[in-house]
Amino acid sequence: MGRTSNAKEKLLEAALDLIWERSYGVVTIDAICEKAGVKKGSFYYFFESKSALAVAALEADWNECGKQKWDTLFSASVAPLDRIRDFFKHVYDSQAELQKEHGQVLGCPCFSVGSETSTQDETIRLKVQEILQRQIRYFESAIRDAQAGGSVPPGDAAAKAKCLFALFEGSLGQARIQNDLEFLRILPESALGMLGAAAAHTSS
Amino acid sequence: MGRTSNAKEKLLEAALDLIWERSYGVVTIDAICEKAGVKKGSFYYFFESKSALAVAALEADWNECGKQKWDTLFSASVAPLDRIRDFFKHVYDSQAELQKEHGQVLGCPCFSVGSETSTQDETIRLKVQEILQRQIRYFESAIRDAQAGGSVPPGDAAAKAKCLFALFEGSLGQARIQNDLEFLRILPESALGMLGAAAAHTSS
DNA sequence: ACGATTGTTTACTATTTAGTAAACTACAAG
DNA sequence: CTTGTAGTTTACTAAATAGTAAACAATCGT
Repeated sequence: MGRTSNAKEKLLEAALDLIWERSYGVVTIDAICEKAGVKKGSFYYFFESKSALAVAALEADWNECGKQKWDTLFSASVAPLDRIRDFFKHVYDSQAELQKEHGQVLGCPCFSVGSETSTQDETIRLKVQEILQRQIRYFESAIRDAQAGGSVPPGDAAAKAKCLFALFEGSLGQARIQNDLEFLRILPESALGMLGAAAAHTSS
Repeated sequence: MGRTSNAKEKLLEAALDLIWERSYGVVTIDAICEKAGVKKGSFYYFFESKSALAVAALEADWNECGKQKWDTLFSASVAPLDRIRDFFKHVYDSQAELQKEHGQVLGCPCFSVGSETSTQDETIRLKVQEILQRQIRYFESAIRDAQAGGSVPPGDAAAKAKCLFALFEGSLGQARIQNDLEFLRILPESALGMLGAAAAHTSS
């Protein structure tokens, strides 16, 4: 009942785009409103602050894009090491796309925002932590499956997953700073090498 | 000739401290001046912008702290794999110190600032790129020495160094976001594991 | 079609911030 | 001890920004 609107969704998308391309700190509420084509009064009707918007934007992005992607790429119907390889290939491809569009490798918005705001904004920090933790679990599960199948040596899968994730996010960060996809191109083989993967040539 | 001053140095130090603890975007020139105990007029006497100060601060930090540390830890008089292990242990220790002081793991200022500003400020991006490149060379050289001594399998040392560096910076980023040293604690062994290091037990 | 409700717009205030100009001060060298 | 130079301080402007209040507009359910 009452008036209908997609302003909230437009704000969520505009915010994520701007923050991803620039940074959390440098993006103003006015800029988000302008990009979304929404007046500031409406912004404050839906969100109480930039921080609250960012939290909502990160969560919305996971729910509407991220989750499906990870579910597909880490499908149990794919061999465990192929999941990891395919995932990193996908990362390379999407970052290449972004570089074409924006003239810049953009990296991972979640990690970037998290690193930028973690000492300043606890609600963002917690949301980022939550989303990153979800992602690490996909790695962990694939590693465990690989261990069960003998393609990765045994040992603490949770630790290996954290490690792999650090390699992943570190590579994305480097790629952003250097604006160079090279760090991501070598990621599939580096990742499998890091896991001590046996016979790392299923599909190629 | 003329009046003497250490205001410039005080500004450089205050800037790095604030940016490290918070972020580049959120730190204002006024805040830097206040922390340094220097008036804004003096700031603009020495620097033309926050960006210029940040570039100078990163370079000064490398010249006055960073370089000596890396030179010592990567001394050729230490076995190559021990250099890497000792370096990561040192990283853990210093981040633990920072956490005690600030209540927060702070990670690497250079990488954080780089990731935050790379799409916005080319001069900072280039300076960060330069400093990170210097650091990667220490890894590369240690890896090459390890390969020559047979403690790391042969293969593109530059690529391995990049990879190791991504693992390193990714771990620091995670540690900052989660405010958890665990990511750094496992780094020495993870790093050697990643390199496929043989007999990874020289000192412990 | 009407009224409660949901969302929009405008116009505003108060604050923070970058940046400047010019008077002022300390000091080193001659 | 005096003079030029290097550095400092103050007080200011202009712009950007967050946040608010209240009038206004659309539309859903009845």
